[in-house]
Amino acid sequence: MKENERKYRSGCPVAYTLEALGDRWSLLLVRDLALKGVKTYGELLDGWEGISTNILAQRLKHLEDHGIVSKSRDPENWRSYIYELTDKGRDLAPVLAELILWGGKYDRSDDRITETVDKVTRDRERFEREIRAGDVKKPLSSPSADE
Amino acid sequence: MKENERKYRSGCPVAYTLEALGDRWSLLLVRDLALKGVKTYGELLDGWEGISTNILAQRLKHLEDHGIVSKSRDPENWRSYIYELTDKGRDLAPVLAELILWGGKYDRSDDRITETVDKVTRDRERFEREIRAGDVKKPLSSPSADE
DNA sequence: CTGGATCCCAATAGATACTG
DNA sequence: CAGTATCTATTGGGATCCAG
Repeated sequence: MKENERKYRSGCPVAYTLEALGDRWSLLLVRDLALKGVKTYGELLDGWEGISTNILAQRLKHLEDHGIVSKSRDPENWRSYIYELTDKGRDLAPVLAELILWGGKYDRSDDRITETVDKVTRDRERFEREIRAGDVKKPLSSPSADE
Repeated sequence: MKENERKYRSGCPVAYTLEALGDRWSLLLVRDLALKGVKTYGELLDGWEGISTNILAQRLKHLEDHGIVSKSRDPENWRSYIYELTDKGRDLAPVLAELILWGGKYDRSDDRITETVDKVTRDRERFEREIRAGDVKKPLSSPSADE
């Protein structure tokens, strides 16, 4: 099946972007791949708000098809796969930064949010550089402590 | 009904943002309200990629609930409504800019895209300022010529 | 054991027709 | 013009099953 590529010939770059990322999960996956040390299917499965297995597989495939995520064997654990952002995926760093800043500006409901936003605000250059370098461990936002 | 506010307590500003805007239409509507001179239900209906009436109504309500869009009577035409971005909505200008730049970088399939992207790249300050000022007519991207 | 496919079913998105 | 009503299609959750 062809995903949802129907319309969107549009001539608008926003439409193109939303075709690739305009659903409730894709950007959250990109966030986790970019900002947390997360790399495997299993790590992506828990981690946070609870995506189900079929949706995760489907979204990963979708992101792969769009050249945003790459999939390879884990050299240290052959039975596992590694999902990573491609260059194209890492180029989403500024988008992530803006999403964080906007969300942070209007949702101060949680101390962790304040903290994350402050970090991006204070050193946005570094934030984007780290994502692009792809060598982030856990630079920002560690939602590990979920209830 | 309560939309989809179930999860997303998350403590992550990205999740907050995506709860408000993480679907295929919301950001396109924001784009049209921000970048084109579009203000009414009817104008939003056509214009581009073809949203259906119930979805448009639903998304507008959703954006209103999230304080991104405001609705008021058109003083010059009492039988019509005016939809406008609120301050919160206009604060999405940097997000839009990044979506345009990313989309434009990877989709050069259309001359109009190149054109739009070039404009944002060349004078991003002005782009964001105009959106925030709310006095844009048709500053960027005029997809008027759809087939 | 990890990464996924499949099935079932609930909930949401969406097209079309119709209404105040 | 600005929506609702109705109906269909797609998405998504959760459990289970299956392959390497």
